[in-house]
Amino acid sequence: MIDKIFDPASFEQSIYARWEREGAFRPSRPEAKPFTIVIPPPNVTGSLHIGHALDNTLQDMLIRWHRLNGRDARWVVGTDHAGIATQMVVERQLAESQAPGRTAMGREAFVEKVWAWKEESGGTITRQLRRLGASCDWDNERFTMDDGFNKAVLKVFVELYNQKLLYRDKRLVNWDPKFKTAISDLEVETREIAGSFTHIRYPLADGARLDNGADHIVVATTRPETMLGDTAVAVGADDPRYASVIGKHVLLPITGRRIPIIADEHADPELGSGAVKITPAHDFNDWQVYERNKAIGWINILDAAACICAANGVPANYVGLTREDARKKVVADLEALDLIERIEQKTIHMPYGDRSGVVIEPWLTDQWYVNAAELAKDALSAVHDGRTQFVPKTWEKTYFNWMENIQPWCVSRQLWWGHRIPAWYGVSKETAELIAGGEEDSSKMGPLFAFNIGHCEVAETEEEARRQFAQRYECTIDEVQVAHELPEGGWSSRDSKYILYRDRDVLDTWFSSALWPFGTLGWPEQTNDLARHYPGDVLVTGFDIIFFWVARMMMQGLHFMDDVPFRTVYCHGLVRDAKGQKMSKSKGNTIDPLVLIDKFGADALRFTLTAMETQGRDIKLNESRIEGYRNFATKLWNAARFAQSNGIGGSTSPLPPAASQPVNRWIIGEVKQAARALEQAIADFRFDAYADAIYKMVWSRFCDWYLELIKPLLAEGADAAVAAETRAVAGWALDQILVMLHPVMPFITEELWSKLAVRDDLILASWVQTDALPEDAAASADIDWLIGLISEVRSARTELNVPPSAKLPYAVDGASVDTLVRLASNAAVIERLARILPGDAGEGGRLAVVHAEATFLIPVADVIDLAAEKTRLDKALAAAAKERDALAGRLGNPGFTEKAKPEAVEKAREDHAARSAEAERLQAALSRLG
RNA sequence: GGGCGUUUAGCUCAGUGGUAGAGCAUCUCGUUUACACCGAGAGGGUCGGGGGUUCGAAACCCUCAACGCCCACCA
Repeated sequence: MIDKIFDPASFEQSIYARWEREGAFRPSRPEAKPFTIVIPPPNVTGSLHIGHALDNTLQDMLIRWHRLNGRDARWVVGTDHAGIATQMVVERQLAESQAPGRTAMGREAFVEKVWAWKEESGGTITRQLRRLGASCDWDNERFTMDDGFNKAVLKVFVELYNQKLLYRDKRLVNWDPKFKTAISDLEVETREIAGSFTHIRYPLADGARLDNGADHIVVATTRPETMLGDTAVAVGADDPRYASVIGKHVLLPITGRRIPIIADEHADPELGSGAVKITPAHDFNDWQVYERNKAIGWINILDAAACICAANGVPANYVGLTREDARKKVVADLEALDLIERIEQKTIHMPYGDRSGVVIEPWLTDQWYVNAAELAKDALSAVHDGRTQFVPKTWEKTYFNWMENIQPWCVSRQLWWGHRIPAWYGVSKETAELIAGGEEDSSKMGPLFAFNIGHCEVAETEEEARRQFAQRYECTIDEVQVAHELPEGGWSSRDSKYILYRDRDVLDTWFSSALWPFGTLGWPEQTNDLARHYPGDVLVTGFDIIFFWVARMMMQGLHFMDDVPFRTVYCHGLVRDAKGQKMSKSKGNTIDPLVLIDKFGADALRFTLTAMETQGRDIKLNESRIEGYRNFATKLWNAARFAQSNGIGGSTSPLPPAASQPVNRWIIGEVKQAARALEQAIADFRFDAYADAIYKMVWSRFCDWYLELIKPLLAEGADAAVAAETRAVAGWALDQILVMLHPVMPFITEELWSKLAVRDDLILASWVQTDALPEDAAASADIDWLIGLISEVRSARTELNVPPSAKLPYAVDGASVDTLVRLASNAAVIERLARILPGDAGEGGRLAVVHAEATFLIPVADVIDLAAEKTRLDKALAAAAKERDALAGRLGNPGFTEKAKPEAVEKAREDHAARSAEAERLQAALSRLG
């Protein structure tokens, strides 16, 4: 029996456990067409936030729908190691517990610590996904740092390297001084801040003067401290103000260095003074200037923490200052020298690390880069020619725009948690000793191999790296050893000749995430899973990671699998709070999906997110909406209880029972129409339309009308054959509803399904046999008429304040034979729902209800307010007349009758006739009132 | 600076050429045996402004405005 009270918490978790135990998430369907989704892997140590809830609800809905439709549906699941985020968390924990920090404990111990944390907290988010009802293929759960993934990552790295699509380069990177690692362009966010713009006078050297007599050049900067690293001043080649000093020098204040005045296109005569200071090592533009004018050289004045380091011309009392302190000191010193022209306050743009929140420093380092522009070519054409489609399509523009301007992708990170880069640098034994002794100046490390700069061997294994090195430098493998640190007491003369050091860096997390669609399926092994489930059908994700993830999966998938990773990319919006604010921990406006699940049930949350997912819009989530859909679930629950208490159980066939009664034939047609609408919604990825259609089917059709209309048929004394037919059809229709609702509300539907009959789980049942369902236009017309009549009578009664309980007689005027038949055959229902029954309507004050061609006259002498009835009829008449006249106007317009579609003209004629007749009958009723 | 999106009932949103819709909220009535997490009914919108195309525009085009997002090295 179905419990009297609907309490989702009482069955959700046990149903989920049953599904999982029985292997329902991945039934064996070797003959069926696969349907594949790979989950966007959540951070392994993270917990479920509302964005996950949305993303995974949509995926689960698609998976469940296709599973019901017989597909070999597979939702590939796993978690991401989330390099920088996870390392950050563990470092913070160490700090909080007063434990030795990362550097103090050393790389190996620290990485062990992170693995321990992963083991400890790694199950949280997958448990939470289960609470949501996500029907993932848990038996094949993956992790972006498991052994298989590691193999895939190494292979990809080595192959790209051998194909010259991945290389090491010295150039400016976005350097995060807090985490002391390089980050990619995408991890930098530009913020507008209140800053100052300092105009500095650089004195001309050797007594030179500008044409206007000035003995200095004014340059402006938002970062005065970088002047310590200036190596030139650039001016426009054709700028008359400076033509005479090009090739001469300025004396760089504070440092005492002489730096040249050069002509370069970067200087824009229209801007500021037209002269610009050049700091190649700390500014992306200035590095370009250096590339064009190598003679100026570059000077690095910052260390990894963005503090001033010893460098040519940097006074000793600057060394060790933070960049902020150095800025103050530079300005103060320049003031003292009277070299500040002015300081302007203005809004400036500054780059910040999206994780660290500190100002990003352009810094000159050696890093690994992927030639993204090359890989982007196919990834662009695959979307252009439709092999992969974005939904909504508007995101394709975003994708194109980024891909067409893509920059080299910096993939190395100076972190410890991640896939270590498979590159080994060879040095001589002597150099190795120097390195071990702390030497950092590569120029002292021997001519052949300079640490971290010279040639390296890229290979999947250490052995292979040794072999490659030995071959290249014509020595034996034994002469090449791999070292992690200097052996106790140094190397003896009998040891190897060369030492290989593995690159200390790890790969960007997104480098491995990019392999997710094929790495999870066993690649580089050519597994059956890979053949069967690549490419996937749909990727469901937030638009905010199109660049980070989608684009990179496209590139790697096409390059290594020679096919797109998925056919469709569905991009949903952000979930915001009820006021439309972005949720964030600092604002304190986050909504915990687990709290909502506890309060309203997972189904209600899922239905809400589905219903609110309209394409191309963010979701403003309001708790009242969830409550409303919890009420919807309650409504269904009670309807099922009513069914059960009336002997209605599960159906025995996916095809509907034979039905003679119009109401039964009608509901079968309604099921068909609802199923059609749902199928269309899935085809269009219109999640809101899906929710809307099933909501209406359940509440507005099945509960509001069907159940009410069949009550008389099931009542005591009713025809037994009709009652039996009705029970069968009702049971069938309820089953179809459970099937149709299951993708969105899996728990309540499964619970009711099993309580209505003993049978296999709903999760593996079959979708509605839409095409085989009959539609009966006559039955639909009958029921539409009936519903219309009841509604009209109810409306009139309420407007005139007729007590709802009063049963009143009616007389009918102008009714056709068909109508008289309908009245007779639906007498019981009309009496019950409209609370009127045939009788003598007398001659006195009568309420007139116009419906179709008939006017129903209901005596309400005791209660009727004649003035109110007149008002009501006047209003109805005005509405009918207005429409009648509008239609007449249209029909009288030759432009319409000649140019509009014939169906539209025909419909206008029909409507005009109907409205005219209605108006006449209303007029007659008014006259009758006197 | 470039690009994209949004603007429809009090709120949240559907509606892409043919008589303005839903849910929630509001108001009225209701102990008719599934459900008050309910039932019945009602009120509420010159579809952001202006112009154009069309027989007909919330929808298509132009323009303006407001709000939001993304990208971008103006020192």
